[in-house]
Amino acid sequence: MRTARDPRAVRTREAVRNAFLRLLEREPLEQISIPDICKEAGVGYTTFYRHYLAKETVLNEVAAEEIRQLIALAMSATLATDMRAGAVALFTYVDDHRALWSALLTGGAESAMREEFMRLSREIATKRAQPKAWPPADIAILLIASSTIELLSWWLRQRKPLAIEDAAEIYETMIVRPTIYAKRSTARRSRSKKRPASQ
Amino acid sequence: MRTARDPRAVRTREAVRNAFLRLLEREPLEQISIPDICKEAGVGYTTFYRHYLAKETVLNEVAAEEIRQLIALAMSATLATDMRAGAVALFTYVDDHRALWSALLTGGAESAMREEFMRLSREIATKRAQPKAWPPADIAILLIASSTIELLSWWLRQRKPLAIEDAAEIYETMIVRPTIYAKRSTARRSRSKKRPASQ
Amino acid sequence: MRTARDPRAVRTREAVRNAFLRLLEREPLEQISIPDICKEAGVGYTTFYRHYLAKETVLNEVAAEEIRQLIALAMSATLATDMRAGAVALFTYVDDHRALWSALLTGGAESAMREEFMRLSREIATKRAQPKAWPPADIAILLIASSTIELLSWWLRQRKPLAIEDAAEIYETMIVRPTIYAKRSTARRSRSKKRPASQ
Amino acid sequence: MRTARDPRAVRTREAVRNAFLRLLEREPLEQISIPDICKEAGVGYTTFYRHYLAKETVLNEVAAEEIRQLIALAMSATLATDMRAGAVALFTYVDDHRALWSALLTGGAESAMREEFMRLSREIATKRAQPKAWPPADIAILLIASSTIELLSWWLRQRKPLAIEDAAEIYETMIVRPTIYAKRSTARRSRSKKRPASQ
DNA sequence: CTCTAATCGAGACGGTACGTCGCGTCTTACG
DNA sequence: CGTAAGACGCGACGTACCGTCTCGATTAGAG
Repeated sequence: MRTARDPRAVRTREAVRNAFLRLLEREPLEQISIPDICKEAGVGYTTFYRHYLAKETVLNEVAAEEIRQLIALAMSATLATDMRAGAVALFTYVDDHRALWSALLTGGAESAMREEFMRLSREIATKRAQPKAWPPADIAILLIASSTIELLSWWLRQRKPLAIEDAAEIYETMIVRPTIYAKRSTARRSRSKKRPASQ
Repeated sequence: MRTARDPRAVRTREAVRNAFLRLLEREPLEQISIPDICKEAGVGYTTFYRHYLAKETVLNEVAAEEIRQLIALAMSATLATDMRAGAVALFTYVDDHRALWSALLTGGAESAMREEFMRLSREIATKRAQPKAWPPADIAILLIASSTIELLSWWLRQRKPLAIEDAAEIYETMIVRPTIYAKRSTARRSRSKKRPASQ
Repeated sequence: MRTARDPRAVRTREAVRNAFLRLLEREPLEQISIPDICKEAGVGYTTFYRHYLAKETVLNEVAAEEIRQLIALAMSATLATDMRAGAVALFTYVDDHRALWSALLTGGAESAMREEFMRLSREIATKRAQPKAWPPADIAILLIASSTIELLSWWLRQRKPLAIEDAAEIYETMIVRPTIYAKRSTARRSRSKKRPASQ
Repeated sequence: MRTARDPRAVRTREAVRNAFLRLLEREPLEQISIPDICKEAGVGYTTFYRHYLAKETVLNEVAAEEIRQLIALAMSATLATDMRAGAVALFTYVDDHRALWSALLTGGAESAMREEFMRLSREIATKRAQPKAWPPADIAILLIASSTIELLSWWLRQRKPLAIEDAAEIYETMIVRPTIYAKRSTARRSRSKKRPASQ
């Protein structure tokens, strides 16, 4: 008898996830206690631990798939020949899941989401890293990932949100394009390996 | 007799700040408890509260001035005609305070620092906002601020850190320049259908 | 279809009782949890409750008949004309069920057993109480019962146990005889002042 | 600054002890939870643990000295030439502390008290054991100790308690004297070491 | 030999107690 | 009188067991 299929367990997990998202809209992650979640979900305190290890686990369960989707879209927006189309696809996706992403990014979980997003990005990126690229691949990814979250978070926070096309344009011109087309300036030549310049 | 001038008080505050920074190098902010700080500082538990409201207050006292400096340098790097020189100045400054900034950014306080940095940036920026700019001034600032922190944090985390000039070059080409020179693409004409006129 | 006759149910009850006794040899009653019993018995948690109300119920089921036997023997040892023969019969009986009685008295259930033993003794004794006896019948019974348990428990705990006859001798001379032959000392005349006439 | 001397701590310990005794009059030890004690004492839950390791610790703190006194009196009643005077002293002492001993013995702590009493008795007795005595010294002590508790407990439970002299008489004639004057019956001679007689 | 009803295991569930930790406030004693 | 030590109430932590319950899967024995 699988936990995942017992209708009671399914109901409980659902209730917990929803309660958690509701609370996230109101207060930051660190201030949400497990008793809070249980009260909100109408679920016993112990029951929580039967299903999740910690509140972060709930967040993961809610967000993992979403984040993966987002990363996939961000990557294709970055690597595709038609960046604009990719960017539009990205923002369209988030717009379609606006309620969830609002809770995740404008509520109290932004920094947790950022960290998870960046962790996953890095993971995926290391697989296709080209060692000698300039700028170094890892920082490029960090910057894109960080900026993506920042832009999305800003976009979702707006009372009168920008049109998808406008957001996509910002995304393309300020985040994707500069990263992709960054080239080593011709002026700099010799590289010191050990930072002799500092101090 | 002012608390600020009593030599004992001064000594205590100093001990607390140093202990706090030492702990920050080892574990993330949330895992540092006030008892931890007191033990590390060799100071009584109550004494902490005589001088600080919470551990965040200590962080602020340590970091506030540093952050303000950093923002000033980042702004002049952004607004100056010679971006490269500004960028070099910025990284030179951080390099000169490397121990402190390492504790702040590569230790467990990165997200707190990011938030404070962005809060202050936003504050300063709203004063000189030009309403109809494209891209909107606020998101430009958020992106610069966020990316600045990200790049610095990455730079400080490197085992063999990049030379200041190289870091500055990344900063200029990937962060500052794209923001400053971003222009509305002439292609954009028709507005989106679903959420027609934003702003 | 009676629960008591279904072979599965019979098997389960048996497994539970045996597991319980095995655990009793290792740890005191209070430290044995129902999950423990179920694991030891290889029986599902719910199944336990299908058959018993609580772990005490299991103990009762195991011990009730034994205790009743013991009381009967103790009574006849006390009331018979040949005390010694009665005492020998008592210890012989316990020796014949040594494994069980060891678990009950030298394991963690001694105080539960004592209480049950005394409860039953009292019950039986009230039926044949002679109100004005000296010493009062109830305390005589309590003392015999308590001492009986104590002596048995001690006897079973010995590494090299005393021979049955020796144990019986102790029983007779130190427990039974003094109780039976206790008489009000003739010297007692005047009553105490503060709590004058009891009874 | 000693915990023992801080008036707040002293007050708290006192409150806890009293609450504990009050509860003991109403329900057995195992059913008293630490939250119960704290509510009864008007003391925070955590505070309990600042002073005691467990509820048993409280019982010990209350009872240890009393039990030691009792043992001393019981021993002198047993060993003195004038047993009767010793017995009277014993019951007088308990009568003088009737409230406390009632809580300890007629409340829910009887079996805990019995165990502690017997543990301490045994400890003291092993120091002056004569190996070859008959009856064996250890069982003699166990029987006296157990019976002492039983008699006291019975005495305190009576609605109209027996006069001290009467209780003392029972104590002497039924408990002390039989133990002291128990002699090996002349009939028994040869001793088997390994209980060949069993089974 | 089949079918139907019980018993079985597994474990979800809401509670409550456990003992620990950190919080922020408050007494207290000492220098 | 200022400072250190720590008592105190509070509430979260994660774990354990309680007793009840729901749920499929055997499995026994009646037809």
